[in-house]
Amino acid sequence: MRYWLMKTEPTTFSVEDLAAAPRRTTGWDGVRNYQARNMLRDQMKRGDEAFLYYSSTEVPGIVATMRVVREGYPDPTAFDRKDHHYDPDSRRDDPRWFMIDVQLKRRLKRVIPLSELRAHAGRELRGMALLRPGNRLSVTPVSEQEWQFILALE
DNA sequence: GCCAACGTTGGC
DNA sequence: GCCAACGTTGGC
Repeated sequence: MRYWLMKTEPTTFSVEDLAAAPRRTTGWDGVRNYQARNMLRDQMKRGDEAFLYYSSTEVPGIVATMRVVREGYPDPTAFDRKDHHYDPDSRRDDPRWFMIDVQLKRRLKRVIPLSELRAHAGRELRGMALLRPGNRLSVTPVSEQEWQFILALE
């Protein structure tokens, strides 16, 4: 079993939206980056857990944990001409973009801010993908040690 | 709103 | 295959 971190902008999709969704589950569609695509398609497995992370907000940070409930499958928004994430180069018989389904496990008792994660970048969270300079990936791996350490901060 | 860090695109 | 231009991300 592996651990991940998935970014969302709360104005686009929030933990409240996820909590209100049927079975507290949502399809994580719209990812249009090859590195992230590869993780969604090939590496994220049923039962893996993921942090829900808020970006582009007053206090960026981790707000919840989620569980992977469906493994990679073609992202239909890429086929939809009217969708913001439409990609004419992705075809149904040769899909380019993939998505997974995630279920809310639980909200954290408090937001763990990015600034607090950074404060541990020199030791426990050294090498954490999220903290690497210039990181922009919307999906990043989290090691088991990082996962446990961050939950202990809670 | 600024801007650094990337990824992508396309001319050559 | 190189690289400049451009678009996007996301912290601050």
